[in-house]
Amino acid sequence: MEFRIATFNANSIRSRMEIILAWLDRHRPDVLCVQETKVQDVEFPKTPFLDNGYTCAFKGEKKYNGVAILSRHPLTKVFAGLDDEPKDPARLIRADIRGLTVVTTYIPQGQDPLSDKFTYKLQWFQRLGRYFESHFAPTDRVVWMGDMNVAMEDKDVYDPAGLRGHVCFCPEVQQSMSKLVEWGWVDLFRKHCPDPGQYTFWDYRMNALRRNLGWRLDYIFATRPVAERCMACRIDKEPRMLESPSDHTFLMADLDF
DNA sequence: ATGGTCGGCAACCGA
Repeated sequence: MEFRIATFNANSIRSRMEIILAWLDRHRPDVLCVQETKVQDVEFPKTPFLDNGYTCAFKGEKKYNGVAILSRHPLTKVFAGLDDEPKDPARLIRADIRGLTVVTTYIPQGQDPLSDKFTYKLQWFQRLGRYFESHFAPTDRVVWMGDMNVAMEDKDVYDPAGLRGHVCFCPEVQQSMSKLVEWGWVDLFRKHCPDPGQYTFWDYRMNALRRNLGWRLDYIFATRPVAERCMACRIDKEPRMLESPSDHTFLMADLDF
């Protein structure tokens, strides 16, 4: 039985409602994870999702961050935030859905390599590693998806030489991410699509989408038992992006359960 | 060449 999962950095869920609802209607995923919802829980726009058959789990704050899981199936064991302090609850949420554990993260961007925010980003990777170790085993059925704010390889950015040293494309961050991946994650998009130049993010500021100056910052990872059951993974450029701009695309995977 | 544009939300910050 097909089980479709997807992820999307919305950069404000309220300003992307039309795009998200149209996309849900077109692809009918079982699960859609959303990052950068930028909305407090009391203001989360759950009614349109419920009306379209999607139950929601979300954890947000005013102005910044915020994550959500939309699902056509009941959600159980919903937990937000890392376990240790500072909890930073609005960057991680997880839930169990039909025997699958779904985790979504919005990893800190890091701003500048010399900033405190960059230190915080590196610490966040370590804390996330401890989170995985304490809650899951690589033999469990788990998926981890979201905006990781890392491009892992040269082929994941439009200009590797020019971008080297950027907070999303530097050795410290790539090594931190590699350590997490080594725990037992399979990058589903790379498993199915090895070609270079396939991106999920384009900077607003450079007409980057039109010029395809992109980055692959969004990922769907799965533990091996799930990855073995992944039939396809693809980036989906919602056509409405071109009329109502957004800077990330949807990324989706089809599992066979 | 050394910029630019979004979103939140009311002056800038974050990306």
